[in-house]
Amino acid sequence: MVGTRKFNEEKVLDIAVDVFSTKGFNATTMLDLAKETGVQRGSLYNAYQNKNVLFFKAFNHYTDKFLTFIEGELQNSDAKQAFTQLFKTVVERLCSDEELRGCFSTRAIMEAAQKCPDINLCLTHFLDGLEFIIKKRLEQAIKDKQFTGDAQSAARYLVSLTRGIAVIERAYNDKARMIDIYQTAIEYMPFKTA
Amino acid sequence: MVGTRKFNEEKVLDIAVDVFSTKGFNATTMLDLAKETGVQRGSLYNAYQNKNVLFFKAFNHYTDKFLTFIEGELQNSDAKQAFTQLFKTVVERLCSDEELRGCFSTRAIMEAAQKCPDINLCLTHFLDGLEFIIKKRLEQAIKDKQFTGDAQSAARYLVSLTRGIAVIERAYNDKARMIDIYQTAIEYMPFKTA
DNA sequence: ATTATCTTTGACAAGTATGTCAAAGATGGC
DNA sequence: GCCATCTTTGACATACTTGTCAAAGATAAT
Repeated sequence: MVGTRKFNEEKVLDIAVDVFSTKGFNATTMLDLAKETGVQRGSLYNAYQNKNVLFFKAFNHYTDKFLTFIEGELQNSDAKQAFTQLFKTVVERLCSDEELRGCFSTRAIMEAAQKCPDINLCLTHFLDGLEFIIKKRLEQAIKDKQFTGDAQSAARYLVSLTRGIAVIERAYNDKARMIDIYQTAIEYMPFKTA
Repeated sequence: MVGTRKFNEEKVLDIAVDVFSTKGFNATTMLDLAKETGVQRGSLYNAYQNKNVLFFKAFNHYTDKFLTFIEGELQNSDAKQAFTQLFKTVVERLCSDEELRGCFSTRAIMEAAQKCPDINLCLTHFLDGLEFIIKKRLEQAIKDKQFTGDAQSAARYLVSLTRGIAVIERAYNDKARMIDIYQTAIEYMPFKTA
């Protein structure tokens, strides 16, 4: 490379996630992103072609980290406890955010998906990844005689549950309600405690 | 009244719901609404003060009708069948829409809620209404020995489930997946068939 | 029929967003 | 050190959106 990029892309994408999270996809302008990242608007247009592409990169950057995090939360050897732990920390994360930005991917799905097939694709790609991680853990649980039923269906169901809780967070911003919901859901599920 | 309004408010609100549903809250401009309704932009500003208020009225108009519809779907005397029927028709409704607009209230929650306390209030009001209807039906089911557990928690859980399915619809637009999710969820629930 | 009162209409000003571009600025490779 | 090549910068033109307002239009009430 000859004319090398000055700004730190990693940092810019992190900040972009922040801005998109705070304002939402549509309400975020290139000017907002330029202001917050400190990178001139022209440079952003040069590096990425437009808001869609920038969002696309920022989103992938974010979800890669998130999926790794999720996988870690499911380590507990008791399946029921593992999933309880998962929801517990996810709710904790959502509610500990002082700026009340909500679940980035869910907001993105609801707002940006229609606009651009590429964006929709990376959104579903993320959900597929989430489903895969959950399914793997459920298959382990079945092997361990800690769960009965279809891992695939249960995984899809759990992914949907996470999305539902994300919506409830937006509407009510009520941690107790969110906890009640996932506890109820897990109670209903055919887990078997050792 | 002396200088009477020319346009049919009922019609305008119906069309407004359509436009907001199609484009999303942020992406919808007053000009869009003027074009689609045939009412001049100035008249809309005169009748409602701004987009927020117009949205507010359109949303209430929509949800009033929707809640009535939901109540009807829960009439089946077998509780499990009643809720299956509910989800079945809701999914049917979502997927039969050729313009793929998705669940109006969920999209609205994710997009518009933060912007205006009034809007957030009418959104939660709608979810509260939904919860109430579901809870009533569950209490009946408990009386009928068709369900065990806490009606309140189960109702909140089911409301969340509807939101989750709405998100899945946006992401995948896959009816079979949505059906699988609600069937799995209902299978897990402590219903007792007669 | 007149009036008082609200609605409609079209135009206006101010602000915001987008995308592009030419000139200036860096820097890796030679 | 020089060049080729990409990046940065600030400006520009275009387009869109908002909210407001004065003038014109319509009509219920008297």
